Amino acid sequence: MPPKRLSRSFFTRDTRMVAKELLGKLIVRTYRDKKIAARILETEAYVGEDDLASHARFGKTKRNTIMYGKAGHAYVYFIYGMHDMLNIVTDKKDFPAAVLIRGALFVNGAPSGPEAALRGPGRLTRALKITRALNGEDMVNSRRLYVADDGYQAGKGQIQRTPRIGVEYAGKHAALLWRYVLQL
DNA sequence: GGATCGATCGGCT
DNA sequence: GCCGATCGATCCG
Repeated sequence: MPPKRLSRSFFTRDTRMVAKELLGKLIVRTYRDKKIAARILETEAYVGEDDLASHARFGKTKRNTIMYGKAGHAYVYFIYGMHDMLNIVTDKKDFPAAVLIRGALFVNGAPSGPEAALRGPGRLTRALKITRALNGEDMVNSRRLYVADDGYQAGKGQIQRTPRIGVEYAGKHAALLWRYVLQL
């Protein structure tokens, strides 16, 4: 089937459900009039102010304000002095939650290079030309960045859950199985 | 104002 | 497996 853009209602749901169902969907980036699409293989859920791994753990700040807004917007932040991270805001307005996109696989319009270029959240944004300039982008309406469903259906047993990466500081939330990985 | 550290990556030991 | 890069957000005083 032809790729169909995901709507607001897809994102305005429980974050872990969205994180899981984003697996296999296409992230579509239009850059310099060229469309690049990649199948999402890895996501993580960040849920509410109580989640000690989330940027929202200190409450609403200048950086994380977008997480408190309407679902379907991009939350792109800069970290470690060199990486931009792509998240998609989820759940209801005023409840801070998002899904971090950690890995994908080119399906067309691929620049030259190995598929490994999209493994890891920092490599993914670099390959797809995603920076803080896209922070706040409404992916439900944007031409530059959105998510589409081309009918790919993950089979049972293709999805793994693991603890989230790089959040060892998060106490009891470090061990939660809120990372989702799709095995193609 | 100053110190700390991070939702990472790549290179080297 | 460890470490440096690199800088802005956040916290503490």
